Amino acid sequence: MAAQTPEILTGILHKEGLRYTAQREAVWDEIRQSHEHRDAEDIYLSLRTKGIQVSRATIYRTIDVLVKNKLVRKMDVGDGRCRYEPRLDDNHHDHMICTETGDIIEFFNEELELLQEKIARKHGYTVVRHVHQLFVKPIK
Amino acid sequence: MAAQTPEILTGILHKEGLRYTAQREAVWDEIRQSHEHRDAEDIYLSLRTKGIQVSRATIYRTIDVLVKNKLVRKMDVGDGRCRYEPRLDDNHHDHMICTETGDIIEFFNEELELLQEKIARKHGYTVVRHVHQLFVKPIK
DNA sequence: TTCCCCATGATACTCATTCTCAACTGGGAT
DNA sequence: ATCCCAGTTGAGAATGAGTATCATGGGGAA
Repeated sequence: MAAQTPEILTGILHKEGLRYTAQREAVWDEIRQSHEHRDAEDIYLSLRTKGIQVSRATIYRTIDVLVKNKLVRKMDVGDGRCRYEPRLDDNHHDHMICTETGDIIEFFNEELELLQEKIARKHGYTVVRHVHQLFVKPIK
Repeated sequence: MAAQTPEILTGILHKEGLRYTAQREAVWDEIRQSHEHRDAEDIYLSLRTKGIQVSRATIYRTIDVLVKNKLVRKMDVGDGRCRYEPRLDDNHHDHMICTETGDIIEFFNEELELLQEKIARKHGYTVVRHVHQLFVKPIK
């Protein structure tokens, strides 16, 4: 799997008619190597700490391309900063956010997915994408 | 029902130790009389068109109180502006947003609600609140 | 009616994200 | 390998929703 990842990015850039650059590679590598849900600033600082200089503008621009091509998932938690996570294996899931610790737990439920589509169809629509976040607290 | 609404606001303001003012009344009336999902600027302009002068700051401040007391529901669609809707009858529902027209359709599904709680419990949590938005497109 | 303190409005500010534009560079053509 | 130029980058300005500040204004208890 480590062997094929570079081609994933080059393939997408080619498909989009974009150039392969060190910055785009660096941003994708940075996001890919972490499974956390980080915001743009976290990614910027992490790269900078490693001695890799990529501007904030480029990080945002690159993320847009990655999100559009489903290499990265963007989530808006509602606190003013979007979080990003790699989406290589493409196992869809939603998020549970602990209101006490801020922890983000991933979950997936097939029944839930089917139910959403069923509801949309009842209104004459089909689901393109969805946002589903459960703000939860631990059971004592 | 029209007769009891004024007392709802005064009761809440009293409970919160806040004063009853013409501006707070105007903001609540403005939100209450519409069933649309409007942003703060819409509300501000609508009031102004009617010749009622309330500052943006006061609108935001008043909405905070109304949201806290469940008279108004706040929803973040992810486009940078929050939308507000009255919540008088308190019938909980989620939203379906048409990606082609921007229309917002409300829906409620008991099964969905139960399923969410079931999922949270499986992870040792209980749901405090949730955000659930279906971005949909019409079936041709 | 007085007076104190809360509420308001105008405006400055915040902060994530986007835009601008001059300088730089990937990569096809020669 | 070298040229060349359209696409790309970086630094900083701009944007825009929402918040903070603070002098002025007005509820409402006594």
